[in-house]
Amino acid sequence: MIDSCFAAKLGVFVRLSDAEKRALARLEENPRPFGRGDRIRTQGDAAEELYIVRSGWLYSHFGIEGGKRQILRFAFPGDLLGTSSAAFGTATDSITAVTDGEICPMERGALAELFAEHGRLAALLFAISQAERVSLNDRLASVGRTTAHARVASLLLDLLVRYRLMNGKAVDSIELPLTQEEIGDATGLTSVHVNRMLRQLSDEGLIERDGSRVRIPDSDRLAAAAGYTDRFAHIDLGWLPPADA
Amino acid sequence: MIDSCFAAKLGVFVRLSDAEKRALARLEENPRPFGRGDRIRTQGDAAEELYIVRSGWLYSHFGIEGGKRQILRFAFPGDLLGTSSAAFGTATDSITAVTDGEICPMERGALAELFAEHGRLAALLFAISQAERVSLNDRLASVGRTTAHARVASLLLDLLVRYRLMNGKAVDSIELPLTQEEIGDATGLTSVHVNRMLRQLSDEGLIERDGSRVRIPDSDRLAAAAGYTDRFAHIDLGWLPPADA
DNA sequence: CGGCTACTTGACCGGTATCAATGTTAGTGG
DNA sequence: CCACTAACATTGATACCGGTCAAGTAGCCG
Repeated sequence: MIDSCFAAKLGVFVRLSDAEKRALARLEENPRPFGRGDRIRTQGDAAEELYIVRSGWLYSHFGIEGGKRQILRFAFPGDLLGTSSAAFGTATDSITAVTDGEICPMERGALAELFAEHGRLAALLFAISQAERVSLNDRLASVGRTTAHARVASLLLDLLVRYRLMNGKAVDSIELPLTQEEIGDATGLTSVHVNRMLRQLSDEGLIERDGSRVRIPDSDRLAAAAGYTDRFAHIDLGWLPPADA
Repeated sequence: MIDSCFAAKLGVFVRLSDAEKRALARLEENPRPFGRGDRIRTQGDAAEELYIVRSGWLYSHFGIEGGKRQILRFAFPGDLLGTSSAAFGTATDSITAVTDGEICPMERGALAELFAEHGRLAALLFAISQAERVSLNDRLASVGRTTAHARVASLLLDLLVRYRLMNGKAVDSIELPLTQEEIGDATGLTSVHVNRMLRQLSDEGLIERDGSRVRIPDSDRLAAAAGYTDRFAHIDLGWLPPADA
């Protein structure tokens, strides 16, 4: 049996039963490779499937009139992607690959089975989606009410924190295969101004850049500058129902 | 049996079984009145409960350093509120009442029971939370990448659309018991600039104001000006598992 | 009537977008 | 190894949107 990336991620939060692991593994039976820059799906397409990221790095985004676009969320291995398909038959967002990697498409029906048979996993998925909503709330506040300086700092920290979740707390640097324009699309800034902010953060010693690698020597100091809160550090799932046999 | 507001809202999307209706009604056994301006809970409080709105109008918000704050979401009757408690034991956001009304607090354990016993409702709640996430995505793009003019227009339309969802398609005006400062906190603008934008929308004939009542004579034209998409019009839940006995 | 709160309007300023030019790097083919 | 190209990053000059400050107005309620 291929071991499941999704199970690995969920396993960070709860101890999974064998039945649950089997059910999750079934969702990853059809891995599909993708390459840097590939478009997995496009906003407006009929889209009746969700994806589990097995390896690589992607983002979801959508365009708005005037050629501008907003990057909504970056997705790492173990993340569930394209969840808007749970409510819509048409893709509300596009998905693009930042690096090479592999995803597993899953029909919505498979999700239905999971919800019907595994109450605890259903509750867990609901809880995780709430945590992600809180994180999205933070970004809304960041984009709406803080300076460009804090927004860029916030994005870098968020990426580092989420990267650490799956790769160990000790990591203090991260490979950023993003163009400054993409960072701008995520923060609501122009690439030009992103460049100035990166330069400023670097001058202040809050980050160190080496090519596309960014090191954050003191994440607490950067968090203070960004007004950033690490939500994933305080997750509390004590209320979940018991696992089924 | 008191009829359930929550069931009424969910009933818009699916035909509920009797067992499902009973389960939902149990969540609303402890109604509690609130008055305009009341603080239901405050960011940082221990918060192990969620709320169903029975009547009235509230919003969730949180403060950020510098005395500013961001309004995240307005809640109407039938809405589930405080869902961040599904992932955190501490409130990530505050909840404040805009009008008088009634809410029903529910322990997280009650949610666990619901997820364990009613797979279809679990899937439905998941789907609705995804629809709300998409709506939040739209706001992120609106705040990040559009002008003040479009942001205010967008907020007004969103309120109208959601009000229509429960009160009939024909409605073309809405009572807005919000201060301009609150509108600013929702859109990421100052009250002063909100005032300018309302004035401009009014001059352009896109809205008509009469005291705190706002009429939208041509919602399509306003939607075009705002770059607004009505997500709730396209919900597709064909994949849900069957209702249990 | 006085005092509060919210709304309204104007003048000014600063942060960010926009436009434009140049530098840098990776890739390609000779 | 070099010439050439195409992205992308960097930096500067200027314009404009929206914030800030300030003053005045309109309701509302004691």
